[in-house]
Amino acid sequence: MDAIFQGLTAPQRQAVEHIDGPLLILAGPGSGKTRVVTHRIANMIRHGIPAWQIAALTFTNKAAEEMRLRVQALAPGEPVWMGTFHRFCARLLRRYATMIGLRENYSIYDMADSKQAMKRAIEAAKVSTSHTSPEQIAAAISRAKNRLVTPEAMLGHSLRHNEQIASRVYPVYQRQLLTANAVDFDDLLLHVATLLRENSELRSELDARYRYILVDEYQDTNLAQYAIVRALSIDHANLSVTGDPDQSIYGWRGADINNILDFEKDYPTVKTVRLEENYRSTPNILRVADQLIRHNRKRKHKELFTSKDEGNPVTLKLYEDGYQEADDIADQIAHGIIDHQRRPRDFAIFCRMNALTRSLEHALRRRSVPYQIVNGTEFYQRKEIKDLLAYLHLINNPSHDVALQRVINTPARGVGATTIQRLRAFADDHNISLLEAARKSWLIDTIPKRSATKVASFVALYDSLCVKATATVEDLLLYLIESTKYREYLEKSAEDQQDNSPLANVDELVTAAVEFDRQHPEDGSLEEFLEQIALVSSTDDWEDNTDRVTLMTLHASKGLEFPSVFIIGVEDDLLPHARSKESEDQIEEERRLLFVGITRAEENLQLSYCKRRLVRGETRPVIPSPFLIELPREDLRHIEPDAVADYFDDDPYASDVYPDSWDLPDEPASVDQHNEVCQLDDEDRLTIKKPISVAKTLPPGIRTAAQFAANKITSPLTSFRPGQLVHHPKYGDGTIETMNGRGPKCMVTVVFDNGESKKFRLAFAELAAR
DNA sequence: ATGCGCCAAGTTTTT
DNA sequence: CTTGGCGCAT
Repeated sequence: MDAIFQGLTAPQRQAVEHIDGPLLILAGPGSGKTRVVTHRIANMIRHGIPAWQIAALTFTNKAAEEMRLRVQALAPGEPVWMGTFHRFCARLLRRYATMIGLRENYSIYDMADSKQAMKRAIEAAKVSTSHTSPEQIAAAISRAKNRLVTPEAMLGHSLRHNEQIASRVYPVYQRQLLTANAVDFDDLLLHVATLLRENSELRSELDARYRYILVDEYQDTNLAQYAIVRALSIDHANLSVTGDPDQSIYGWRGADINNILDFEKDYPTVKTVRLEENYRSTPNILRVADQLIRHNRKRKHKELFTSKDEGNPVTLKLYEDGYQEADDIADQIAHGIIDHQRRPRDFAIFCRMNALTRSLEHALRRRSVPYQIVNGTEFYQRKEIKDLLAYLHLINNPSHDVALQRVINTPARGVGATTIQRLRAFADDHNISLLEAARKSWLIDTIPKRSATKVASFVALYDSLCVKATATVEDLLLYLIESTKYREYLEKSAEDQQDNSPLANVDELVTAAVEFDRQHPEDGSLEEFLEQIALVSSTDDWEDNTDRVTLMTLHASKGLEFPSVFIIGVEDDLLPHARSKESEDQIEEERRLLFVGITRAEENLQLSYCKRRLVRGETRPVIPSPFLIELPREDLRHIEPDAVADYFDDDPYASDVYPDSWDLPDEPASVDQHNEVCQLDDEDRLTIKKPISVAKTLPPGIRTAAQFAANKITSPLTSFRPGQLVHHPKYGDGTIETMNGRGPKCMVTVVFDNGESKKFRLAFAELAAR
């Protein structure tokens, strides 16, 4: 057989062969999903489908690039459109901008920009922020946009106080964005979805244009994305989506896991292919991942399997503190490189928060181990870069109010806060942009003449920059640095120039411009340069062909793989993050996050946690992650056994510490109530019979309630709750009907499959989750 | 208008 | 330990 079908398994082949009609590929981690998708594209082209009718939508540029590379190898020179959802929308919006009241040179606000814009809108809407914050308002508006809720609709539907406030700001914010000829990230999707909904001719035109649509990471799509994809697949329902519900980790961003769970309902004629064989990880790693994810209730079970050799056991390690953790991991990596011919690139360290990479960074640097921190947007957040980009933005889009406010007085030229305030008031009154207001500063009676002169000199500077607007980005950038005396400004203001000097960053931006010009010799435009920067994602700067240890967040790790993986800070309030413990859904998402991290590992995996951790400047005691007790103990290699025993060994007679959330999964888990001491009464003690021994009669990794009770730390938030399917050695399978009480006193009523109903004390019943 | 310094707050994940 | 916001002195 030829290159397209060579070496494919039966299910993979089924997916590749599918051409017309809806297709759902449920692809477990490491199941060769990208391979299937790229081969399928090649196969479609070979069957005569014009490449330009195919659009493949991904979540990161990195993923799109990877896909492009592999399609190129199979079908050279074919113009298949591949890119992120946001880029796809940005591109459509350029063409149809006028239909929604924008011009085609509109700007994309990044998060900092929209935060500024939001503050201004809050001010203009005259709402009180006493019981809320700009962030919360922004979040509420973002949520609304992701769910395609218009300002009018939000006004009617808002129930909660927060949303009430937000719904008053929303229309103002949108109007101001429109005057600024700008959109935020959510708008890119929202506007395109609206466009498709309200324009049936355009919709059918685009449906026909993009006849074949492929969506990657479908489990992470939100309603807006769903609507877009759906609208483009009505006349030509050749929609194929790939994803894994167990890897859905963007719920907080509006992603709706039901999009993938209900795909078969939306497209009844769908062909579903399941890719369950794993080609990445050892059985040891896979078992740990599988046992963990089994604790999620909202999911479709998948049978993960591999034909790889057993490999090394997964390590669970306890450290005294974060420094010891960092030092030991750095030692292990250095050791692996020196003694075992490992390459730095073989190692990756994942964490829940970017802040946790600090200590690792130091530890690796002290040992001269090369590393890269994947935190893509960091560079573009630096003040000096934002300043220069703001100039470029303003040149490209004179209405970009956020940019104008940033640069009108940097470097300082005598335009102060009050003058800006007055310009803004004038602009708001006349519904014009700040730059237009600035041009009329002489006519604004609140602005004194001498201030108006300063403003005028800025406008003159601006106009002189605009003359160069059509030059290469490099020339424009150099010209603007020159005429604003930006270097001098930096040299004067920054004395503490350390290893990361602002001037070096400026040079790096120039380099980026040179690179852009080189890649776009003809079509390169300022607009495109700015768009590219606006839509970079955090994983985009991860270089796979550089020989460095990778440090990144668990979120950023999705889609990648490494021979050796360390996951640090597997601790309560960190891995289920303190802010993600409010609902069962959130806990399940956190569990998926750990699942994603675990399944990145090919050969070696270490999970670690500490006794103490430095957080917010002070050392705090740490509670291990409740997820740890969900892992199959017999498959893990514990290191630091004495210390681990403190947490895991069974001594049911000891006074115990339970989290308050033991049996209250639907209530917010309270952080400060872990100290409730529970005393067991005599009757209960008599019923205890070596709880741990029960485990031996059960499948590996399944914990009984008695074991949960025996463990000193525990929070089986999802394991035992009403509706949970359980198994009892004597009575068989059943379902938990009710739960009363908390901690060791919790009583459960179980209805067994034979119709019988029994009451148990959860802590000592030999019940297992199934 | 600028610039410094203090205090307070708040820290998830990201297109 | 960091950032951001505000107030005071120049």
